[in-house]
Amino acid sequence: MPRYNPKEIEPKWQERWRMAGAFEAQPGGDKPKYYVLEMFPYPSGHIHIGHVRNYAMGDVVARYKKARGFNVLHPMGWDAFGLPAENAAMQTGKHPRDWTYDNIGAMKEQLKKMGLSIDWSRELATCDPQYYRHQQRLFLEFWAKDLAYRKESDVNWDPVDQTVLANEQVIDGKGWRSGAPVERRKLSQWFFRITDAADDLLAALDDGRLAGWPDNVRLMQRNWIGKSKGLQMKFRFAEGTKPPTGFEDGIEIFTTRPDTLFGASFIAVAPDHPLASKLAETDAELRAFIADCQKIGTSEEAIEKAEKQGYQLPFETGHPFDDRRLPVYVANFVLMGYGTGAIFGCPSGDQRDLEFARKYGLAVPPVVLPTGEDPATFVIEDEAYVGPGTIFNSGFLNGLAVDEAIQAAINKIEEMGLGEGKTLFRLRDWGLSRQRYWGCPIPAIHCDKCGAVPVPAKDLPVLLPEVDAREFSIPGNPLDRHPEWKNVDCPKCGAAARRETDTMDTFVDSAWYFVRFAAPHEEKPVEKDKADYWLPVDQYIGGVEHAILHLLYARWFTRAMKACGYLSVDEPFADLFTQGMVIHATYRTHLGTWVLPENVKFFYKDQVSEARRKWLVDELDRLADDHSRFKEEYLKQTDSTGQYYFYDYVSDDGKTRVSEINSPVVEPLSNPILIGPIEKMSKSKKNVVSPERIAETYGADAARWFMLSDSPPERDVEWTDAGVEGAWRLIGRIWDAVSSAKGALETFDPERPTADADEDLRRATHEAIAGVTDDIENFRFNKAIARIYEFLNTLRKSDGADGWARAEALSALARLIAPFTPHLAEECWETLGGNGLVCDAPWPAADPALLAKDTIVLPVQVNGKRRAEIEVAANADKAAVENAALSLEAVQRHIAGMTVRKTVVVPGRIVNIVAN
RNA sequence: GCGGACGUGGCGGAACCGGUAGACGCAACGGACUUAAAAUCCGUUGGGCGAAAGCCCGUGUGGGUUCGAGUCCCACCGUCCGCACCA
Repeated sequence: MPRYNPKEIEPKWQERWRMAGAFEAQPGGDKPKYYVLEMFPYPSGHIHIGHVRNYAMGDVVARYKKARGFNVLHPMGWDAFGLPAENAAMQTGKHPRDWTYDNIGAMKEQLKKMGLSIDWSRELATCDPQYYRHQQRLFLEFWAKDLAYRKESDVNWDPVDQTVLANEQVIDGKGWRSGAPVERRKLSQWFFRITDAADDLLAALDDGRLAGWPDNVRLMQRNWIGKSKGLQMKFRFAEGTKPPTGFEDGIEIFTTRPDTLFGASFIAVAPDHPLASKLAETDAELRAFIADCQKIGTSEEAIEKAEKQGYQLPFETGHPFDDRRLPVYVANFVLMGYGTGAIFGCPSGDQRDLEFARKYGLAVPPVVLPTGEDPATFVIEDEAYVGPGTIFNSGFLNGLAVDEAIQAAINKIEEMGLGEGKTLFRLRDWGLSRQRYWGCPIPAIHCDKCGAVPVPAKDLPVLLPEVDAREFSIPGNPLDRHPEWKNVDCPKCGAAARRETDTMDTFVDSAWYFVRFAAPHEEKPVEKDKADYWLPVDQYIGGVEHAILHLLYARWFTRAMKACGYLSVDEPFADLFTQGMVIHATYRTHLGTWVLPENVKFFYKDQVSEARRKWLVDELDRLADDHSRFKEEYLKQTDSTGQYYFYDYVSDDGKTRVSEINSPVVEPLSNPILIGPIEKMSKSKKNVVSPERIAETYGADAARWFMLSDSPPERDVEWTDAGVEGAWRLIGRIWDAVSSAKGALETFDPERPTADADEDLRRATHEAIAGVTDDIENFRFNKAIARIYEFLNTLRKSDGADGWARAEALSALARLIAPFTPHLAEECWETLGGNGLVCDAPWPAADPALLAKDTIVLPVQVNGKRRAEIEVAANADKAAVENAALSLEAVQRHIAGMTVRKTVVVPGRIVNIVAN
């Protein structure tokens, strides 16, 4: 019997699928549609094991749904614009386009080797003008509908690289690449008006439209959108106070707690509030204070540690409800970016206000009385009270509950004409301008007379100009210093004008690619009929790291495209699954350099030769001179079984020889290493395994199987060599079982069981079908795999079973493994003599009659402890079960000398006898 | 600080609506095959006592509800994730 050889078998079936066009999707027909999508990859050059896990999950769903009779769409593309290509150009002198397309070519080859059921005829790359021309058209339509607009906004400007940085690219106030201190600049930027949709984006999270999304993602989006209802109002200046010119009207604040207005003891504005800026012009001390505030980083610890600080301004405001006068501060904890950049401070009801009040000796009048507290004795000490209660010390609000008082206060302020109830969102409009070359050009022309003018539709696409690869080593945007491209005539008045040189944020590219997949070759962004047929995506799968931005942008884009008449849905992804990462132990030397896992050798404590042991000890002693901690940690480490002791590695240069266990050591070959924490695989820590190497050794099926076994899909999975080997063993066992039953399906008639068909094996078969089906439906791939193992174990032990029952089992087995190990499944199907391709075969159906059992085994408890088992008829009545249980010898022994008080019989579950 | 998730053998993890805790895999150990090794196959494997039957203990800690708790409730400890001076 030949050994299973994935190196020959896998490419063979990949080619057959391609020839058959097995996965090319056509809209229409009688079958219900099913759109499966995994988040498309960035073409970095290599697929990594995380991709394997992501796409293996999608492929299980796609193949399963196809077998269940759905018309499945399962496409793939490339998120191909972005900064890494420009960085590569800088380092290697290769043009970003060449670099990107080379990577796409390489990764496509690797992906194809995984045997995914992908419709490659729909492949797209976002850097392809055939893709981004439609994106430009969408932009123009959004602009015409005022969904896109231009405004001045503050940006992080890197003065060395001459570019705008995203917040994540600013580290400790410095540019991530140049290290130069980042400046704040006002720049005209393009925005998508996503805040207009904030309410609907929020509402859909809870009204059932996103019922198929994980709770944590919905929660993250809810927090990100951050809706708060409150009151926006003015505090008038107190009599005798002289506010600066232009601010006579008062200070506008926002609050969610207008019920606590009587607890106000100060007003505070942000350091970059216009009022503060105005006063700073003539107040050097204030200038210094503001500069100080801006120095404090925005990092977590900085905020945590930063003390509340304020600078008192030389005037006071009044209070809307009484004749109090409130001091006004510039305070470091007030943010300009939220609300109006000004607050009223209520120390009894807000922890920050309380800390501030304590520091500056301000009053802390309590205004909310917790239920059950005595108003005469209730005081605020170190903690503000933010809970529910009754309002007191508050004039006309006294006696109201918090909710009622909020409304009453808003009504009163509106009556007085000082403000109005208002809803605020944390969400900001989406700034999409990037000062980069390798992105989708924004189709706008700037004219001195006409302002920003849309590029006429007939002139689309605005193609990226050819630039020399050397351009990327020069700071700034190559588009900005490309006169032939940049200088054009105004399409409106014909005067000399300039192209917009910013390109779009790459999140724009990924905000609608799933729509384009529905009609990837149309002359417009999407054909509505096709979009309506395929959308929404029925199952979207990807990393939780995209829980907020990508998913939010895609949700908004879908609404915007609907507004432009391209689609009918407003939510793009009906079901979302966020899968966990692949993690791996890290390894490092005494110098702290990281080492590839494949270069690490493990030595058993008691197997290592004397010579090697001696060498290692000497080496450690030598290292201990400078790295005493290293030696200490090294000697402490063992693996989880406590067996391994010595570790070393072969250097990356390949020059050092691989040492073998017990080989005599002639000279030092390698270095001792430390095993570090198990972390997300990353290039920088070198804790990566190459899917290509795995596929070389074990084949794609083994890699796919292992990635889905053991850990639940939403959780992180640790890559281990032993794990793939286990998967490899399974493949061998299945192949054994199948190849010894060659042609078993040729004479097999599933409709006519033979008279002697083995009941036990049949039951195992149908239980496996029912279980695996249920598990795949519920994204429990690890359990589905466990059931297949169980089934296979039964099958392998069923020597006595007749040919018919075995054929039924094998027929089911080949189809049950098909979503997980598709190549092996095809090979088995063919060997067994199945009809056509297994990827076209229908999913096996479980026969409910076989799942029902005549007799069942029930556990019998005495006082809650299991003492015996009893076999009874499945339909036995309670009294019969009770009597049978009571007559058991083991039960009698345990209730000897006691009185039976009660007997609990849960049909099909358990018997419990209570006695004392 | 706020919000959320989680805590089960040596390890990854099963255990449906409260009903036999540890499915399945890995590792380990014993055995078969082999000149030998690898591969493969068979068996054992939560801890303790015991020759065995069996008994006791056991799901982070302490309490509670229940005939019965890994599962529900309360308090605490710990880990992870998201947001973070959002008024």
